[in-house]
Amino acid sequence: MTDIKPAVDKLAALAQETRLRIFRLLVEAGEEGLNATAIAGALDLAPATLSFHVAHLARAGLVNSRQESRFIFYSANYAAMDDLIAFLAENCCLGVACLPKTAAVNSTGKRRRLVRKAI
Amino acid sequence: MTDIKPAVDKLAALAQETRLRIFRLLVEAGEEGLNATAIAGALDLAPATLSFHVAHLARAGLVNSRQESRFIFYSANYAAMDDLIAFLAENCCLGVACLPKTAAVNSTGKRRRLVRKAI
DNA sequence: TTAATAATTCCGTAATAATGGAAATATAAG
DNA sequence: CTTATATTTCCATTATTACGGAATTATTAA
Repeated sequence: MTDIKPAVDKLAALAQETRLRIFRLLVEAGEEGLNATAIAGALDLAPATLSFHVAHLARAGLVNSRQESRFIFYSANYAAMDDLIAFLAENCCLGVACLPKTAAVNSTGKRRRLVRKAI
Repeated sequence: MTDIKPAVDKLAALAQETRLRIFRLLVEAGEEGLNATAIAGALDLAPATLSFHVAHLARAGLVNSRQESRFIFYSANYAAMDDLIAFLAENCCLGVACLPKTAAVNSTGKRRRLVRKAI
């Protein structure tokens, strides 16, 4: 039996308007991500509020962070989102029958750049 | 700009273990669905608790209901789940790059039957 | 009708989540 | 060393969610 808790955690992380906006912003920002102040500025959030939400996303594994000088950059974890989508498709649709629209989704070129991690 | 509220509502509906279990049970049950008592029995839930959660799922558009004699049958709304998956793929992955695992998902034959709605 | 079954609503309680000001903790720049 | 900037943690407040017993509504069967 598939363990549903990681999926529940991810869903809960995304099931809040502010957090979903943060995540979408990070997806658009690409691999380099954005630092906390930039995110807060773009979405008009108090620092403490941003910190709270971004920590929630990180706990669920949906965002990564890296320190760069005195900034902390957050970036979307695409693999984690892929896991979630795969879970929903497998467990909550049972396969291809539920995916007509999803199949129609193609690269829109909106993501800024795609850098493969060094092996 | 895509309106994210319907997506947030669906995510919130699924972001709770009991509700996700209910939804998965209904997906497995297929088009005919299950009545409230059957769901409550399968998942060991108090009637009021089941009612609360299934209403939440229905509000988000993820389940349909139909009265049949003195039973109310609930069934998964596959199209709504497809919409959600499409939203996540489009807005939270920006296309095909995030879908390697999803692409690998194929019909597993677990859904009991697939009845096309009359045109 | 009356009794039985199915499901919901009502309601109080307990738990969890969201918000943001203020203080604390880095890190870097002057 | 001192100041400025970036971010987090602490804390109190308010709002929302989950739970389930008991009462209520609806539908069918006797």
